[in-house]
Amino acid sequence: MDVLLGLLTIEPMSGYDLGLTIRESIGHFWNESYGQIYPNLKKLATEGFVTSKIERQKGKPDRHVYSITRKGRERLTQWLLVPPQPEVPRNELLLKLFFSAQVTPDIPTEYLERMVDSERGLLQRFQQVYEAIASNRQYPGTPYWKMAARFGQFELEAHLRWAEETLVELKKIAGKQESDAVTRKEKRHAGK
Amino acid sequence: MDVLLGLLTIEPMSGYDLGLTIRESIGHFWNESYGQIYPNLKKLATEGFVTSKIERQKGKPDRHVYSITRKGRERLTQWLLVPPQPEVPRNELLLKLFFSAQVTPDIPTEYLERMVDSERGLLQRFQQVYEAIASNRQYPGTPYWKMAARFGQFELEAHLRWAEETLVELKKIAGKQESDAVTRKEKRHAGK
DNA sequence: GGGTGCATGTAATGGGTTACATGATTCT
DNA sequence: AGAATCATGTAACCCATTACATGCACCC
Repeated sequence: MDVLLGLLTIEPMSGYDLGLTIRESIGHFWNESYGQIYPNLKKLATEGFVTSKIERQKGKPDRHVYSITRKGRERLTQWLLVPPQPEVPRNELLLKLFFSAQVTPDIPTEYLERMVDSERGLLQRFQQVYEAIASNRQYPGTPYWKMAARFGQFELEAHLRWAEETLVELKKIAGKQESDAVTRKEKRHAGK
Repeated sequence: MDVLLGLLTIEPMSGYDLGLTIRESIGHFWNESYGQIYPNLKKLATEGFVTSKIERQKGKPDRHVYSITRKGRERLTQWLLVPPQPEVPRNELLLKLFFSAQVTPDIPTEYLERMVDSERGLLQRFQQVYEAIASNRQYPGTPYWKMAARFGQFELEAHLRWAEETLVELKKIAGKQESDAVTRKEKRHAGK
């Protein structure tokens, strides 16, 4: 809801544009699906926080371009003055890792490797996003955008360091289980 | 749902106990409210994944103690074999910081200081939790519990380093706005 | 006397995702 | 020929939190 208002302070946009912008510029800390964006824009419009004008296009559906109103800016400010609530964490990877004594260590190992792959890619894309923001000096928002981007960098780097350490631990566990299996086998051969 | 199954592999527990355990041992990466725990336990029971027995108490309501069944363990394993989905991030602090050009820099500064306070406390509690797990050597889950705890440490430390850096940036912005205000004042005094 | 902890549970409400529908254009 | 992109929107559904209800015991 208020994200939409915030993004519309940058420039007037359609719901579709808002979706794209969210995905590719604040996607690492916030998300909103189209099933949410369109109804919310309508609601914001009926309450006078945004206005819309229709741009006709050939071959494509009309674009509904929304602009924030003075009233909308006031609402945004009010929202910014409310201290952010501590979020409810939900990390499925960690949850599954926590219970991984119930399966063999190669299962969580695979999950961590996947995570490393995807987060390494993200980190690279981040560096680029950061440069792009930094060169975009004119806008008053840029210092804050940089801060948010740096947060992503710090967090991703921390995750990667953790994953490195943890993969070593997992390898140790796997090795130990193998040697245990051998020991058991030897015991059996020795006649119990 | 599956968290409950996972925790019941450690020991049989009541819904109330599960709530407490979640809060104080996996609360940093997963949460579940009582409004979810009780109905889910019932559902798990009707589907044969857990059994319950009632412990009568004097002065207090009866405890419904749940135990995981063989079928429940199978379900847990199946769940652990499903690769974790990448989560949808939702960080309200970052979102507000991102739009903070709309307010004065002391607003996000206050939010960051709050965050530093609470996360510093968490980090300390974490170190203790980690020690507690480490001394609890006998249980097969302990290596995995340590890994999950270390994740929290890494992330919190990253947040704190980021907050430190960001608070400096915010101070710079605040300083610049003040000196700008002075300059404007001087200009006015100099006769426009 | 009033708050907190123990212990269970339901109902209302809200938030959000997914799937579906439509339809022209452009790329493979 | 079929997939993807542009562009909007709705409806079904799932999940989760919050608030409410109950009631005894203990502590300040």
